[in-house]
Amino acid sequence: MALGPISSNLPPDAEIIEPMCAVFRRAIKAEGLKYTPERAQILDTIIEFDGLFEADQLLETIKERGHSISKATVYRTLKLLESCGIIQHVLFDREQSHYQLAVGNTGNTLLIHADTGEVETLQIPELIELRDRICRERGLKAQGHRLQIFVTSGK
Amino acid sequence: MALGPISSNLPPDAEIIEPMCAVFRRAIKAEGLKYTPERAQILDTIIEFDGLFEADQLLETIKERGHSISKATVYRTLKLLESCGIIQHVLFDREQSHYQLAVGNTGNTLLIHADTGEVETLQIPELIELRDRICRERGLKAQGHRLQIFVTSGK
DNA sequence: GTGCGTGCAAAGACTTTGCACGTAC
DNA sequence: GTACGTGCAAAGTCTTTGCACGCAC
Repeated sequence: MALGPISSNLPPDAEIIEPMCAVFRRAIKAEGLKYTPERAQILDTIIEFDGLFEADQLLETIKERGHSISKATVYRTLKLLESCGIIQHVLFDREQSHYQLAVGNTGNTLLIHADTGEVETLQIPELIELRDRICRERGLKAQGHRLQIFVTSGK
Repeated sequence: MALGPISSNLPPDAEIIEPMCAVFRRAIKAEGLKYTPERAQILDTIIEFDGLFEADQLLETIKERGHSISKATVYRTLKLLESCGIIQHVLFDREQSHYQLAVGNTGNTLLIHADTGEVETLQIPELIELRDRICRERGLKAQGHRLQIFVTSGK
């Protein structure tokens, strides 16, 4: 599946982005890790993406800006960011891993247009309720979720 | 584990399995393709799995039964089965693709235990309604979905 | 100064492909 | 008899790892 244009109605706004870097910095320090220029650059770029992205694309964008970070570092940093809860790993096809900023802890929903390959991001509050109810009934606690809805236009 | 309005599921029962093979056979013929012993064996094995499985595991099981089907054929058949709507491709981690029988066209929900790695399959009728409403509001038509909920036990 | 981080290239894991032979129809 | 299917091994993708050098703290 060739993914087309990715539109998002989840523009992370200032009040969310701002702390993002701080959270990362704090998380990193807490682990005795270092806040390197590479890590900062990667997070900055991700924030500007404003939606879904792929490791590949991240690497490309960084390169276009004249910076140079190795593939290995990008992957290592993505894992780190994920473990800090700053980004989420999203999988909807076999071809490639996608990531996106984790806005809050609310999980996310993707509307994937089966025909065009276009992907939209949504937040569905009812889904959280539904999810939590399901877990509660089983004595479980939801840590997060991913919902992918495959759609076709028209009809 | 029968809880409230949520029917836990996926032991595919006879009334579902039975037509499965017929559907496959018909779909295959319709495309001018052939119903080979390899394809039959693969579908049979999948049906017995009674839930989620990996390509790897499928290959292994077939081998244990004294049959021998190549990796390539397994992957090719999985794609075929997916395009016939008989199985669904499920992704919840990067490590490996998972597949499961597509029971109806209702999509599926996985409860993934973040701590133990255990995975349960559910059917959530309300989710279908929610999904369809969301699509309807946007002039779209849902073709299917996948929901993955990450949980931890206890509270 | 001491780890942790980085880049590079090689290694890995899963999946796909090319090709010649085999077989369902 | 004619496609289509299969097995094998090689090729591809994306991602991870090992290692020596470099830098944040």
